Amino acid sequence: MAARLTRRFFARPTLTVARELMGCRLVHRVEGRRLSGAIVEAEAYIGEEDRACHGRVGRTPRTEVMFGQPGVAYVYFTYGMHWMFNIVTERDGLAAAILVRALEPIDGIDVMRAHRKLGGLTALCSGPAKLTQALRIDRRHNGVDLCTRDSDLWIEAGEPLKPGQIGRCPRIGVDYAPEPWRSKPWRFFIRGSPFISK
DNA sequence: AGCACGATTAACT
DNA sequence: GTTAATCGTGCTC
Repeated sequence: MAARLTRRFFARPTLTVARELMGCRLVHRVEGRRLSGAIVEAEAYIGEEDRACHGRVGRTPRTEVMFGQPGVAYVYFTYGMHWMFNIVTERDGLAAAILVRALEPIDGIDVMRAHRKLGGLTALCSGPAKLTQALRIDRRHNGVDLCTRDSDLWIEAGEPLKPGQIGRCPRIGVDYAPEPWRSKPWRFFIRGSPFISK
């Protein structure tokens, strides 16, 4: 089994971490079962000046985790029904994180299908709220350390990718943010993957 | 205390 | 293409 990515990995510039996360695996151990997928799409949110980032409002009960140490899960609730999974990056005190937007399902596909109830394999984890539903990630995971040995939630290295396999474009669903933040090319994805969000 | 809205999804026409 | 679902958060009164 591959080793967990370390805090040192996440304590770097967010765009670097986001790019290198492509192909890495998000793993959640649930009742002894290993639920996992390869990260095929993710977005960077960087600092209080990024008007699309939750950290723009400063330290609040909700954003506190984002301001904390890297390698910790920031899980938040939105649209009255959806949970979003993020990984905190950069140094303690700087509000930055990476939203994991889509996975290529690998382990525990039968269990993930039971959690989702809808759609086929490509629809299983092809969106930020779909993958949290499939992997059963929710409010309990906000603030969980992904880098300790005993955590049930972590990130592993995956198959190495060539630079040409990684695409880059503006972030999804941030039309509320003013320029230049709305158009920052901070979304990364694996080119040609059928598992990215629609 | 009340309000507008959201880093979305699925089900519509 | 449009829209309902559904509630925590941050802001205004």
